[in-house]
Amino acid sequence: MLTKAEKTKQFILETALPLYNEKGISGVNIDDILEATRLTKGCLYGHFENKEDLSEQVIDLSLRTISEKVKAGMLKSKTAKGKIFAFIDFYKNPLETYIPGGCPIFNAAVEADDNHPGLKSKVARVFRTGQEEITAILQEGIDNGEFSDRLDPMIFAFKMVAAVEGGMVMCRVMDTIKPMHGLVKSLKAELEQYAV
Amino acid sequence: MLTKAEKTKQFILETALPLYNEKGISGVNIDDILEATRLTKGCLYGHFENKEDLSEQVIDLSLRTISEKVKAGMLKSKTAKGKIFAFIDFYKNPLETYIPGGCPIFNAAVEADDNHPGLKSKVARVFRTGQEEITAILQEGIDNGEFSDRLDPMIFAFKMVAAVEGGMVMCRVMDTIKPMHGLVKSLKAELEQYAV
DNA sequence: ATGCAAATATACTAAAAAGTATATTATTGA
DNA sequence: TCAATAATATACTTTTTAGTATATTTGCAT
Repeated sequence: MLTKAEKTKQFILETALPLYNEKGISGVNIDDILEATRLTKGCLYGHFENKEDLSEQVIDLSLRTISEKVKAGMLKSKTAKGKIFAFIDFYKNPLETYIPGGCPIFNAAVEADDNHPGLKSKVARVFRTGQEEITAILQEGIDNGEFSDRLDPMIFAFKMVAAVEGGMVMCRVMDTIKPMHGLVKSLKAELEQYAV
Repeated sequence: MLTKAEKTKQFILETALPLYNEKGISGVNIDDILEATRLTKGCLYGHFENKEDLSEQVIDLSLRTISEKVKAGMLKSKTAKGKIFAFIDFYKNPLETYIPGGCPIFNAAVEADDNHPGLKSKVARVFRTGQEEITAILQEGIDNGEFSDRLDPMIFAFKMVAAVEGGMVMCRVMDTIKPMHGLVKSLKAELEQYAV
């Protein structure tokens, strides 16, 4: 069973999660979190050393949460094609994201880039792992005869992720999901070209 | 001729430009700018009402600057294909961007999304205009026989921009330009499929 | 049940950041 | 070239935000 303190800490992290995703690391302040949680400073600082500590743990949680969610969606399918399509579909609605505020990996990537070296390497690892996993799925698809070996797994994996992530940001800022539908269709069609 | 004050203001904007692109709007503070310009508060506040005013003008400048630069590169080519390739090539090296810190449009998009409605609509306009222009170039290409009419200009325009923008962020965070090379190759090959 | 330690709240201090009043220096047009 | 005025610098105040010391409450093992 979870102790009171553990529950509270978890509650703080989960409440802060969307705030961080929407406002960014340097955009949220402690008072935002206190207001959202209805807790007090004494309590917050009882669970976290300082703001940096809190930020790090929140981002860690958000990277883990979104990664697991995407992966879970993909694992429902048995075929390589099904798994890839599940990935693409995960990004179908940019305006209502699993964690409000867009893709936390991407948001973290943009902000970490020049300012938070520690976070940057974490985000890099998430992207690299993701690329490896998707590449592996595509390669399996080639190996088991789902796809032609004219498909370059690494290149398609990168193109697909880059496109949906970029597309998500563009759609969010333009306040429309329509271009994303075209993109999803196009990426699926592109992969279908290699179906044997 | 530019008056002293106009020159100083321009100097402030241009000096602040990369700072904003690297640290983000809520990441830069006035002192950063004072240090970079070697000017003082009295001077800065003589040219800008407050931080928000400064931020807005800096972002305006960065959106204008990058848009013009991309467009200029495209206009060097006569053919539709040449123009599109020029666009793609503009993003070839994600680690050394025209304005240090990545693509300012995209950076602004991510940060503006949930926090700065005014900026958000500006960025949206830039994206929309860009999409329209690229779509128009592709349509011309179809009309003048460069491309097959199986090419969907709007969808390809979105896919291309989304991919290079997303790819740029991913490459920057992973500290490698290699995946971008594959992406550039793939996007060009995709367009070539429609060449007649 | 109860006393003690853990958890949380209150009320403060410290630091950082924005912004301003006023003095000084530089530019420019007569 | 020299006032007038614009531009810039200095030294301050205000506001915002992070962080802490201490008091109070609560959960829980005995």
